[in-house]
Amino acid sequence: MSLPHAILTALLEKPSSGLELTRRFDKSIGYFWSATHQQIYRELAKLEEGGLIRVLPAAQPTRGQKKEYEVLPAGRAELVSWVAKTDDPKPLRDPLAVRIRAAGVVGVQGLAAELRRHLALHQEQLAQYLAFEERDYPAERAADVPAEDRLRHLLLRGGIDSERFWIGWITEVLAEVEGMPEG
Amino acid sequence: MSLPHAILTALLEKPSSGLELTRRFDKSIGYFWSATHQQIYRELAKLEEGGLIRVLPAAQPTRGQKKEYEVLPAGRAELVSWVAKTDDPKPLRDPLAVRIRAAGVVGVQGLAAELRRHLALHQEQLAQYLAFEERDYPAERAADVPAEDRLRHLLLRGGIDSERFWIGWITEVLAEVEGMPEG
DNA sequence: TGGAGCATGTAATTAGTTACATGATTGG
DNA sequence: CCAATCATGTAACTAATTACATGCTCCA
Repeated sequence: MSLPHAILTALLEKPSSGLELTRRFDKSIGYFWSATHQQIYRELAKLEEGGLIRVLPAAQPTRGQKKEYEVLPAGRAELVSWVAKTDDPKPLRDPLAVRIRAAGVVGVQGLAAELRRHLALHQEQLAQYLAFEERDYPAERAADVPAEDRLRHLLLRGGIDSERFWIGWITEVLAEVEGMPEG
Repeated sequence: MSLPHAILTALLEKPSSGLELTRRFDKSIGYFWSATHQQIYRELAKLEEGGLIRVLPAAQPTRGQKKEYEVLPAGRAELVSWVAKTDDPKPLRDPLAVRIRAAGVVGVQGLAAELRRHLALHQEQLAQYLAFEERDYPAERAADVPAEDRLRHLLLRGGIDSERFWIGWITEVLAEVEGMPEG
């Protein structure tokens, strides 16, 4: 149940419309949580019904018109209490690994190409994250950076490290697979 | 759509009943794909209906009795063709990261404890994977190990590296969070 | 005035989770 | 014979994905 809380967090940083949220999820929040606009609209409706957010009173628009939401005190309280909750880490669930394992049993035809494709995608993603880091967190001095920014930087670091993990691992697998007969 | 293919792979290695598959998913295949027995039974029924697997003719049992499945030629063919398919890497989706980000906005009360708990869980998991590695792949010489085993070892290495990534990252975040006021 | 793009939404489907129900086997 | 355990399964629900529908705004 992270989506509603991700939305509350984003709205606290800045009141937004559904589509604006979708765009922000494609960027910074998207390092570690993705959502489509359909999911977001559905969730906004639920949060509003639950009294955790409201439409900015400025305009009560109709369909097709922009609709900005802000967080109500109950929404903030809910987020505070959620931060302190516990939740076990979800076990890994990686389709590429299933494919590799299957290849071990029925043969590796076609697998190398897919591994190279994933490798390129992860390298691209890594380059983008590194560019974000350079742009947004240039050589910071620990003491004078606000807590919020330091945590955001650490999340980006997490994205970077995770891409490096994938690149390292896929490279190893690819080296092995390239030495195997395709037939 | 990885679950049916994970099941086909497991059944090719060894014909099994639903519960046996569940146990095997808790072990080796579970490094990278988890499934509950309910999911597995549902999927077995679908695969049987689709003509990809069949109940071992030895016994056609009733409810409560063990029921072993094996893969039919059509099932193997399906798996071969699936191995060569492409599928984009799914974007990361990590609830703990959402929680950290939320904490940046509403305060870090309670977060350090949760980070420590996750750290301990990942360390435990890493220790277990390392023990598996020592037990199952002791100092292998590349040349004389069959391809299937080498790929299985690489999957375990992936699990190990991924746990190390989590441990490293959470440790960094924890150090930062411990320096922040809880109020 | 009509098409491109912005914006909000519905509907249908699939995948995964949680809770529960039931039968069979075995050991004390 | 009965409790524990093994084993298979149903039902209800939640989350996520995919495809589609509709309305508004602006500008060529």
